Formats: sequence, C-alpha cells, structure tokens
Amino acid sequence: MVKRTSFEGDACPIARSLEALGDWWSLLIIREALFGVRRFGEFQNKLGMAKNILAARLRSLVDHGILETAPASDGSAYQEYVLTPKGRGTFPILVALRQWSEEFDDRPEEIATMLVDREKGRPVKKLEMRAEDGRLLTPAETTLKPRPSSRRRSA
Amino acid sequence: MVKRTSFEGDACPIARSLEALGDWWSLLIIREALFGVRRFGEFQNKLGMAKNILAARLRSLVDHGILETAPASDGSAYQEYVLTPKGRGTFPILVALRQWSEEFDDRPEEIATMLVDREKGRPVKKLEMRAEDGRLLTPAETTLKPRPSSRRRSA
DNA sequence: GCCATTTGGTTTTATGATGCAACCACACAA
DNA sequence: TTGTGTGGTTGCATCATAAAACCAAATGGC
Repeated sequence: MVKRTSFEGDACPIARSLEALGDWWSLLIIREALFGVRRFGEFQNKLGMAKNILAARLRSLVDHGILETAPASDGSAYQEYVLTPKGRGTFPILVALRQWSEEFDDRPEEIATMLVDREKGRPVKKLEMRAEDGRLLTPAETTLKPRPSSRRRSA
Repeated sequence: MVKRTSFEGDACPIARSLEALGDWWSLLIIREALFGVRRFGEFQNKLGMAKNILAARLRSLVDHGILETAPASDGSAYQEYVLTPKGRGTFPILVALRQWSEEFDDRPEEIATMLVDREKGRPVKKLEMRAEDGRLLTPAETTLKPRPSSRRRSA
C-alpha cells in the first residue's frame, strides 16, 4: 500500500493537528463555519469546490470532532454542520495564518480584508507568545521538553 | 486542465497562506528548519519522506521565499536550506497548531513534547488575541473589515 | 395532492500528486 | 583511482482531486 502518509501515530502535536486539518480545504471550510455558514450548499457556493470533495471533507471533519451534524435550525428537514468547541478552538490558527499573510505576502494589496476589533474597528494586535508569568517570548527563548510520563517518538 | 485548485489569486489571506504552506509536508519541513536542520539528508532522515517530494517541497518553499539556499557553512561544497525572515515568521502558526493539539487531541498522552519557556522550564501560555489597546478579544468580539483602497473577491 | 425545482449528496471518469525504488552525478576520502 | 556518501532525478504504480453526470428526498407553486 502506497497510501498518502498519515501522521496519526506521530508524537508531534503539529503533525497531529495537520492530520485533521492539513489538507487544502479543511481550514477554509472551518473559516466559513466560523462566519456562520452551516449548510452544504452554502459551503459549496462560497468555496466553489467540487461537491464530492466537499462531502468527503465534511465527513472527515465530523469524524475528527471538529464539526457535528445538527438536525436543522430553521425547521427544514435538512441537516446542518456546526462547529464543536474543538472546531471553534482553531480560531488562533486561522488568525496566525492571516497575520502571516498580512505581514509577509508579496502582494499585500491583493488582500481584501482585515481582522479588526469589533468595538473600535481597529486591527487586532499580532499574536504574541508569553511565558506563564507574562514575559514576552521570542522563538529562541523557548524550547521543547519531553512530557512527563510519556516515552515515544521524538519531534 | 483539471489542476489541483490554486488559491494564488484569492483575496483571503488565509487562502494565500495555505497556497504556500497548505500541503502535508511544508509545515513539518519548516518545523525542522526552526530546530536548526539545514541539510537535505537531515530533513530526509528526520521526516522519513521520499526524496523526490522533499526536493519538490524544498524548491517550492524556496520559490515562496520561505527558505533560501546558502552555499555552505561547514566548508563543504554542498548547499544548505535556511529560513528567511518570512520563514521564521511562521512560528506563531506552528505554536497555534501545537496548542490546538494539546488542548483538543483525543489522545493527549501520545504527545511527546511540550513547548516551554527556556528560562523557567514552564509551559508557554496560550496564544491570545488582543486589541490595539491590550483588551483581550474573543472571536465574537472581532469582525472583518474591507481593506482601504482595494476592491476584490470577498471572504 | 401533483409536478417542477432545489437541496444534498453519490458515481463515474480523467488527471494531477504522492510514494517507492532505482538510478546517477558530483564531492570527498583513501 | 577506486570507493562511498550526499544530493538529487527519473519511472512507475497508486492515491487523491476535480468536473460533470446522475439521483433521491425535500420543498415550493398552484
């Protein structure tokens, strides 16, 4: 079996995340879901993707506990796809991707939207990494430590 | 042409990021590069991936300005792949992916490592979103605004 | 209640991407 | 100069993706 390699058993949490949302469409589906999109056709219209792969992705996201199907909300007999807490938890990932693009994109003038603080209408600050005590950390000021009571493949 | 859809012209900064690092391996290559990996063979050993696709990914990352080739560092005639500032700028994305996994993974005991503050050895705090004035923001307290002087596709 | 249309998919088929193994050129070492 | 490790490329088999056709159930119009 040649199969596209899976990171499911991998001990690295980054690889594990990518297992669930590392393909081309999943994060964009989640993005739409965060904007309130719930119906199959609505995802299909907004994203312009083939219906078969949309169906496959939705199924995969449900399997990974990121979306769940709800029996309706407007009385219709159709079902809806809504984010679970795990799904809503991807928000910082999307913000990080967005900010990276805003900061480093070669043609920033092509970017259509800004993420702003709703109250003031001002751009959100860059995500920053802080220590437990609140000290601002650079990548170099961090390091990886093996987890307590766990002896597995490195990362 | 059926071509795997490209997000290159898309106006959404998230799609634009995914264009550069949305495949299975790119972020893992960057992860290794952040740990100091520079040589082809070293990437290949650590990631256990096929050499042809490693070569393709490295080329793509160089094309996107995330890595650049440097003529050596230990006197050898071989070349090295080093992160550009744009490449190092992906750090928050990796941290966000890591924290998502730490918080929501179904089998957290399989995760081998923790990201810690090097000085104190304590886990890094969760990334948080703040307004310009420092107020902590929830996703619901943010919204998207069209960029000044730019009129393109939505989302 | 009946028919046309919309919604939410599945199936089929073509093509691109991935994975593995074999191969090869160059650097370096003896 | 012969050998070995590094850094790839090439071919081939298989998998994933994309587009379009198809289809059943739900809905809307009358």
